[in-house]
Amino acid sequence: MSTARGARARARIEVTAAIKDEARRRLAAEGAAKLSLRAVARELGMVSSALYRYFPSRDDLLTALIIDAYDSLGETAESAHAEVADAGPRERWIAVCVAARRWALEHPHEYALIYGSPVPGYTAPETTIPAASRVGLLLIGIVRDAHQGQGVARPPLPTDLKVEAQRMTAELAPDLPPEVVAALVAAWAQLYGLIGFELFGQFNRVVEDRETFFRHAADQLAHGVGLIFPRPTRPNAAHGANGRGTDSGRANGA
Amino acid sequence: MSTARGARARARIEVTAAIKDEARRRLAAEGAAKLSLRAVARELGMVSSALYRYFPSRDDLLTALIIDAYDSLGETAESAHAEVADAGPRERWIAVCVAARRWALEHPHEYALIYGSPVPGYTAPETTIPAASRVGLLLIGIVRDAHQGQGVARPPLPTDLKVEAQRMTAELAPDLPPEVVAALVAAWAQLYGLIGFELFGQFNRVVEDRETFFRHAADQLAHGVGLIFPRPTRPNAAHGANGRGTDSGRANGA
DNA sequence: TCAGAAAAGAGAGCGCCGCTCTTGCTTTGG
DNA sequence: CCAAAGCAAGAGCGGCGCTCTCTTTTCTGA
Repeated sequence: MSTARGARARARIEVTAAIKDEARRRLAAEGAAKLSLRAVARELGMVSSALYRYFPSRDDLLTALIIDAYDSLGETAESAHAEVADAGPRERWIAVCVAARRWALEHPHEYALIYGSPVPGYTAPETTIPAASRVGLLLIGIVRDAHQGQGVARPPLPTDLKVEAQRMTAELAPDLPPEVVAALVAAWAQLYGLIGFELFGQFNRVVEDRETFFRHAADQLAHGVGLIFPRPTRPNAAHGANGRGTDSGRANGA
Repeated sequence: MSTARGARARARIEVTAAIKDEARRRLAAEGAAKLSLRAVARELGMVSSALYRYFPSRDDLLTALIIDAYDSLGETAESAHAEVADAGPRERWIAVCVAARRWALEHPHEYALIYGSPVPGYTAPETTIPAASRVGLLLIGIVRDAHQGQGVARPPLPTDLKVEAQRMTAELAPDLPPEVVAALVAAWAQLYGLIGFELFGQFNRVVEDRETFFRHAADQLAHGVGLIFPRPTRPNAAHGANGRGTDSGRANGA
């Protein structure tokens, strides 16, 4: 498997990894548009044509980087989630959102690669799907847990969305109510709108304290998916004792 | 001014326009990454070096296209808004959102240019700011009208966001309450998250009936900014105050 | 009016790019 | 042990952004 039979096979794995590492370094430093096979090869002391033995084209190398980026983001989100696994849905939801934002700010070019405009004429191959789903699955899981604890509520859907919402539900989370799934998918997209706007400069003369703004917006997203936030067990937590001052009006539903 | 003094000046205007037109054509056909000055020049029957008399670099040409794209989007949104100018805030809000989405679907590469990842190492010059603000101003205007009719309400802000929200309010819409402005900015970003996810394929095996889904999501965004949708012409709508099945918890506030 | 300034086009060229093809060398497996 | 397969290297093709030089055309002001 991984320790394949010959020295040749091992070398191939090592060289492939070295290429990806160097490419990732250059991607982080200069962005996808300036990522050139020739520069990677140069840095690795090999001739550019040799590199084609490992990645048949620049797009294939980019695809590998895309998958890695999805995985890196997914791992970051998952470990952030694990750290608050025992907390309530609200904390967990926000932890995942905040982790995604932080990852994006730390890896802007990788983020742009996966959630910005797709490169040239390029359409992502199906290989990327599992890696791309990790954050989404995390969010679904949080809502699912909340739902099993009766902590999710959403108003009924308009009739024209019912069919589609049921379809999405069957596909994504058959155990959740369609109203919740529809709201979840929207929140998922909106989360990346918030991150993207900050990252790509649309907030430039608009939002200054972006961390605070984002936490609040993520909190509102949680409301949007119908997560209910009961006053945190302590009846007398009016001032400051509250997780982080990010409360807002009550969300209640049917 | 526009008809400047000589034939030379007139020619310059015409050639500049021809270059932009051809560039826009190629941008729409192949995307920003494949837009090359040489190809544009070739198509126009001029030699590539001559083109540099009009645009000192590829990035400058792209900047011109960016401004045009913002203007095109802004115009589309504004005319869509004008068509429902007499309707309620909800219809107007949705009309603007739907128009933005439609424009994006019709001009994917232009959309990617302005709201996707910024090209190469490129940061948008300040020239683009006015053009970029048009849709945002439209949304602010809708909410402002609703507010003057007492049709906007939001729960109070968490304390840690108050300062920033007041700053944003002073900058963007001093006549609106800070809670509304904060929600508006978030909704603005979220709108483009929804559009971008559809456009860039993130909805691919997730959402099928995207038009319906989007309308619903845009409706929810309107709720998010605190737009209240009174039951049409019914005066006493204290309790079940929802237009269709699309209400979410009560929004109430100052 | 007419010479000099300014603007514009044309061409050659530099260094980069993705990618291909051919040529030899090394490892591998029957 | 030897043929097949894997691999590095080099040369080369066409395309790119951009610069520089040279010539022609147009504009301007004394």
